[in-house]
Amino acid sequence: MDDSFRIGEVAERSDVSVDTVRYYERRKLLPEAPRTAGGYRLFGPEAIERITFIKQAQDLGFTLEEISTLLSADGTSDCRHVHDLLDAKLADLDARLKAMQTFRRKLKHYLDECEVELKAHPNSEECPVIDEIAHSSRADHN
Amino acid sequence: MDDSFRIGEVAERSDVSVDTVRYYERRKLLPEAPRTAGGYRLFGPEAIERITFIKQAQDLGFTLEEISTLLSADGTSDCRHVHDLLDAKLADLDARLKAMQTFRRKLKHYLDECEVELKAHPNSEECPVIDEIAHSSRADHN
DNA sequence: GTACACCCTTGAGTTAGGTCCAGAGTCAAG
DNA sequence: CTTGACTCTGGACCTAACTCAAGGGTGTAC
Repeated sequence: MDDSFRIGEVAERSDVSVDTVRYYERRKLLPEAPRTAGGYRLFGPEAIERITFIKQAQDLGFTLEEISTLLSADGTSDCRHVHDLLDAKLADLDARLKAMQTFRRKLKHYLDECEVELKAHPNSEECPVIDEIAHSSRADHN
Repeated sequence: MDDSFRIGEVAERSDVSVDTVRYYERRKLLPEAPRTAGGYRLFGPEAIERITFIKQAQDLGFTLEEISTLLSADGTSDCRHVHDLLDAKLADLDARLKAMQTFRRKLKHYLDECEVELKAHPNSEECPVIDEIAHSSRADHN
């Protein structure tokens, strides 16, 4: 209920290590946390949400560098700048989504091949898919 | 028309460096290429397609390690094994796709906020979005 | 008042995925 | 038969994003 946490708790709640939290602070992904008399960092709950956001973005292939510009907009936080960044990120994301769907279809195709083969020769050692992957990128005309 | 290429050409055609090609060979992502009398590697066209496949998978967040098991299945290339690997990768991909779509919505929401603000105060310096991202993860109930 | 978990800083180490370099050989063209 | 572009190997180096270690302070619990 205190609404403020020490680094260990923040780390645990956002599922990263304390080292990572300090690292993010150094990288300016988090604002510098205020300190107790004894020198301990104190974080509010928004720190946890911010770390969660960072981790999400990171899982999707954004670098900390990119996330940093997105989050801080480096003092230049005028709306136009942020808008343009977001716009670029969205286009980026859409391209990735498309690539991903294409790749998904490719993998699915291989999976299906595999199942056919397993039905036909349940104990076969050699898998046709391996070869096909080696010659890949024509999963559709053949 | 010769249907066989030296490393430089393979590299160029698959848009990676020659160092990367050699690195992939060392990592067993490519089979060991046969050599000319003079010791030069010779690759067939399938090498190029294989590298392309690797790069695609990599862009989607797979590690070389994962790609390696997928491609080689380490001698254990029985169909069941390959099938299970593919199955896992597909589930993984689907999870990523979902996360990505969610995140996309989040970014889109911020973008919209930004546009509203720009319409309202075209020359405003402060952007509401920055703060909102800091407090993120409730982009929908507020 | 001391044990023990937790925190501090500085700085070095680690992993993945390359990239670069030196020193030397290959080979097609002129 | 020399030049220039390309290739070889082995090993060092690089960046991103942590992760660990040493040496020392903090704070609460018994």
